[in-house]
Amino acid sequence: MNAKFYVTTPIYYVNDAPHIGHAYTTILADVLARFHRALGDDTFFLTGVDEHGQKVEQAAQKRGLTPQAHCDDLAPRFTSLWKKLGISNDDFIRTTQDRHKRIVQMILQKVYESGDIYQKEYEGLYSVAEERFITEKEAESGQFREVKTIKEKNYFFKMSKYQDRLIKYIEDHPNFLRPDHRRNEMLGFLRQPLTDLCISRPKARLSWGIEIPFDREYVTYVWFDALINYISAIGYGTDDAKFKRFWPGVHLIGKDILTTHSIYWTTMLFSLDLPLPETIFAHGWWLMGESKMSKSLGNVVRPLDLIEQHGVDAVRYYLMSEMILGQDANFTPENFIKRYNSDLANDFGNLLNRVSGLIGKNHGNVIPEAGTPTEAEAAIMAQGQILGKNVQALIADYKVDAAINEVMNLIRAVNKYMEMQAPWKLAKTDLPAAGRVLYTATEALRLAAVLLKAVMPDKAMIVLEILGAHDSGLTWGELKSGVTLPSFPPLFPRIELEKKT
RNA sequence: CGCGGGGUAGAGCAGCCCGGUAGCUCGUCAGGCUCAUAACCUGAAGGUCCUUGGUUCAAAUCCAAGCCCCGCAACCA
Repeated sequence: MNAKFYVTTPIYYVNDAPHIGHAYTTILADVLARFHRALGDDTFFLTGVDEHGQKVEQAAQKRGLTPQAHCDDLAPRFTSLWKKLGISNDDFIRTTQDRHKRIVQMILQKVYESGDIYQKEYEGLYSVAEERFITEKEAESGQFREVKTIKEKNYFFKMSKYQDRLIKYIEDHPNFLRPDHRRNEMLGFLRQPLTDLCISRPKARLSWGIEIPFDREYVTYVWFDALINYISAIGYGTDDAKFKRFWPGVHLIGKDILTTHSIYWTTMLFSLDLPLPETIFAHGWWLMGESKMSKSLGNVVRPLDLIEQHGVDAVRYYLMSEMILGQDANFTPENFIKRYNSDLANDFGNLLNRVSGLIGKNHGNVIPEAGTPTEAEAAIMAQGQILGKNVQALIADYKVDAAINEVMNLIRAVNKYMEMQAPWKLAKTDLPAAGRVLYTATEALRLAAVLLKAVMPDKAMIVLEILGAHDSGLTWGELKSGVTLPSFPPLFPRIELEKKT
């Protein structure tokens, strides 16, 4: 029986156009989803956008649009980018959709009736300029103008009630919060008493949100709204069968929203009496050179520029192989080019080229017979045979970079093997032996392509089609002898470095 | 003394849990090959494994103290 796999990205806030960070998380989710689909798992991949809240309202105002019109304009920027990035999401949720709003209101009502929401007067420091409450520390920093103490009635969610249960849950489930250091971070955070979460905003202050069903004077706080997307999209409250089929799932998030997910969301789920997510995985950030990517520094990388220059798959490959999941990574154009050239052009693409060239020259363009393996073939075969299992295990453990490296190790080994066996020499004295070498090398390439399908869907498929093996699997030897190879342009043309001026 | 993570060749990382010749990718240098996208292969140079002290026959690995960097610290993607 196959397992199920439900993976989500955060729903992205639509106050600005998507950047490399959004693209990264989404590609990561896509790669995992594609891997699991290939394994035959019942897979569901959700992404979407978060459209309520103050910043959206303000961004709309600036453009002279209604918030809804602003959202309708921005949401397609995400969907069209995902299309260009080859994202295979099964659904795309927008929090302004009725299907979502209805469920959020239903949940608010339910939690209210269960007694986990109460009203209280809240007093705190409020920055009129920023239109939000700030902490004392922030006030001391002097970065906020027009700070004053205001009192306001608001609704609160009894997060504190679930603190002990949450601590115990995290301690008992080592795979719940990952990587480990984030888990420790949250356990440390939970050592201090939790306060309850303010989940309302008076309409006078913010109107762009989901109305609280039991008090029309308020809308709900964006996080209480947004987090629910993970279950509203898969049928919570409307399609029980679907919901039970996929929940709980894996949430991929950036480290910036760890607290909201591991504390707010989980306590909400406790209150709803639902199982907690299987895993919340917080990945790191892409740093641009030495500094964090930020609009004010003008170093925001737009994924589209890269795709246009080097192709989607190269970008996907770079992002997936360069970042060790959970740690920050450095994004520089030099780095990108280095990795592209060394892994994709020199190792992978060039191997395909030399192998197909030799098959063309000495074997009439037809994939030769496998022959009887010698020790040299046996070594490559052995590596190839366990590769699938190794990669699967690494993917299951969210070690995408290591999984990719495992595949590249086979390619490197085959380049070595080619050098040792020298089929271009062998062909002159022992044509079947040369054929045996080329079959082995080609089969390794096929296997690598099958495993890289999740990361580079287009390029991997091109390779498989060239080899006449588009629907082949992970078993060594599936490559068919006798297939005629078409001619094809270099798979990954080298990027020539422009000289710096 | 808030909590947590980390400091290993020029760069990025693995090894540390379960002590025993310090490894991978990129870069540099030399050589080889010439099937290939000036690519591929081999070899070399390059390390006080942050510091100090301890345990041990033996420490990057365990213990202690210190120095430095980075996250988190509540309503803020």
